[in-house]
Parts: sequence; C-alpha cells; structure tokens
Amino acid sequence: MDISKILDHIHQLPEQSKLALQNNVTEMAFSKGHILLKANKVEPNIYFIKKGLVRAYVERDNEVTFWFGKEGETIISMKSYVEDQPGYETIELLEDCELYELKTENLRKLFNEDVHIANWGRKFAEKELIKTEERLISRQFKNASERYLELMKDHPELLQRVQLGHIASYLGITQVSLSRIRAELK
Amino acid sequence: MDISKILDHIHQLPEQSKLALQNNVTEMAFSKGHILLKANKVEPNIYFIKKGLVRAYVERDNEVTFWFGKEGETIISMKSYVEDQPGYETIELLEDCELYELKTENLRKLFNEDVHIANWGRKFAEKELIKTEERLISRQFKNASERYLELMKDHPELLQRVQLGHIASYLGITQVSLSRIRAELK
DNA sequence: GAAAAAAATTAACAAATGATAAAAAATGAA
DNA sequence: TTCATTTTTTATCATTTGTTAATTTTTTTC
Repeated sequence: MDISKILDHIHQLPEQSKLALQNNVTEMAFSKGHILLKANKVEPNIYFIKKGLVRAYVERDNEVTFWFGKEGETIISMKSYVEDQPGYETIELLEDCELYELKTENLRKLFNEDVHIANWGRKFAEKELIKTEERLISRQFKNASERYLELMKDHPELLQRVQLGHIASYLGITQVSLSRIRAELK
Repeated sequence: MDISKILDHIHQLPEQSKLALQNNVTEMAFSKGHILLKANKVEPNIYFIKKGLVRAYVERDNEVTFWFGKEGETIISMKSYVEDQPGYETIELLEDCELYELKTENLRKLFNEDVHIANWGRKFAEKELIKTEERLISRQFKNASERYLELMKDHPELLQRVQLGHIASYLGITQVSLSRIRAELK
C-alpha cells in the first residue's frame, strides 16, 4: 500500500497537506527477523508499512506479543511518540518489509503549522484508541477460545502468516493452551 | 477541579483557545445513581468531571465495569465521539457529581478552526491511548492478584470510594475471586 | 436502634488455564 | 532427499479462577 493511500486511509487530507507529509517520508526495506525498534529506547521515528508484517512484543521472563502490524498500518512506540519516553515494546519483522520512515520531530512541526495535519494526527490517535479499547473489552468479556475465534474471524490471514506461539501470547494464553483450544474446535 | 484547570491539564492551551472552549461548556449537577449515558445510543456530548465519581460498564449477562472516572477526568463515549456510532458503555454516577458538558458538534467546529484546539484534542486522544494500552499490557502480563496490588498502588482512593463488586469486574475477575485474593493478602 | 437490604466473605466443588515433558509434524539447510 | 532444527500437538498434573450457596458484615431505612 503506497504512502498516499496510507495517509488518506487514516484520515482524508487536502492535497497540499498530504504532500507536506509525503515530503518528510523516506522509503526503506528490511528483511525478516530484523529488529526495527528496541524496547527501553526513545524512538525518534514512526513507520508506515508499505508491505510486510511485524509484531510488537514486551520482554519479561518470556516474550509477550501484544500487536501485529501489516500493510497500511503504522509502527509507533506510543511512549516515544507522545511523551518522549522510552517505550516498552520491541518491534520485530516477521516478513521482509518495505517501510516509510517519518521523523517524529518533523511531524510535530507539521502538527503546529497545519490544522489539517493536526486533525489528521488527532484522528489517527482516536482510531488507535478505539481499537485498543475494543481489545481491552474483548479481554474482559471473552475467554481464550472466544478470543481465538474472534481473531480467526477478524484477521484470518494472521493465522496463515504468524506462528502460533506469537498468536497465543497475543491472545494472552500459552501456546499449549492454544493447541488445546484448536484441538477442541476440530 | 474547575474547567480551566482541567483543560490545561490535558494539554496547555493559549488563553484565547481555552476561552473558546470554556464558552462552549455548561455546568450541571446530577446525583448518585443517575445514568448519564446509555449504551447503544449516539451520545452528542462529552463531559468533564468537576467533582464526583462515575463508572462505565458494558452489560452482558452481568455488568462489567471497565472504567472509573473522577475529578479532572473526561467522560466520553469513544464510539460516539470518533465515529458517530452508538457506544457500548453505560455511564453511572457512583457519587453526586458536578459536570461540565460540551457538545461534540461544537468541539468539532473548534477542531477545524483552531490549530491549538486541534492539537489539544490530539493530545487528549494520545494520552487516553497510552492509558488504555498500559491497561491492556497489564492484563496480558499480570495475574489477578498482581492487578489488584497495582490498582491499590496507583489508585488507592478508588478502593475507598467504590464497592468491591465493581472493582472486581474492572480487574476482570469475579467478586468472589477478589475476596479470596484480599483474604490471602492479609 | 431494630429490621431490612445490600455488600462482602467463606466454603466446597467445577472448569479453565498453566507448567513441564515427550512425541509428532513441519520447516529449513546442506 | 536427508538430517537437524523449529514448531506444534498431546498428555499429565498443578494452580488459578469460576460457580453456587450459605454466612457474616455493613449500610440503609424506618
């Protein structure tokens, strides 16, 4: 998905504002396995995914995956982006990726100069917020197998592209539990 | 907490922009038990809490509380605010409250006219997003008693002001489980 | 302050999920 | 293809959390 479409998909922008954003974007490619973003560092960029798949995980005793990002989605360490604080997530590429890089610093300048871009940034945060809120509520209401079925329904392609260990931790269960759930559904 | 302080606390605003917001705000009072906002309706307003305490819950077989709001916080049906869609939450007053009401429609006008207000709205969503993300991650990492201890540490006053049934459902466990956890901690 | 109602705790058992280990299946490299 | 490695499944047992019901404590109302 190319940058113009990605930007518009977040929130429709006037041509001039969109160009201002596009002019600050650099295209780059990384291969599967690359660690794009390290936990406990302030990350000075955000990325839009042109092609590929990534995951965000937090490291404790084990790795806990809490987000998958694919074509059209935005890779962002919220703590860095919002508070200039080190984030808790590491971003790993699960497939070869083509990305668009945008310096947070430049984006902030644009936020202050252009009301359309400010509202675009607002819409971005609001939409992410709704997604996160829905996941939290799904967590509160649904047991593990219901959450698995929900994921199968909403993002079936993830099950093809991601290994089950990552899916399990995304769902908040162990891989063994996920295997059991899958066996029961057969 | 008065409206000027609430607005600045979300994100510092130039005096003129702050006044523009304040001019659109109406103060009102409701008593404990009042249902401010009904699930499955598009809610045309947002509210800032001057004084009091509320909870947001979703109704299934049982009521599941997923948010508490107190002085200085914002009551908002994200689905209504962002997408003009009916929200899933009902808001109930747990104490007598004094609120500031702001019509979403007027706020949207201000977002398009004033870049400071647009960025204020952006910051609001971003901060809410970080809070929600942190709760989701806490859910993924911590078991019930760890989440209870975390709540005791971060919001001890809630345990004084809210009955344990609501706390339990906020933590994603039954009231009986919460009692058991509290007994074990003694 | 007594009675009634609501909230919180306790107990006993059921169900779901976790932990560990071993086996089977799938994937990748030579 | 074959061998080695990684991933997934299966099995067993432990732990956590849920469910139901009874009891105790606290709060509210008269």
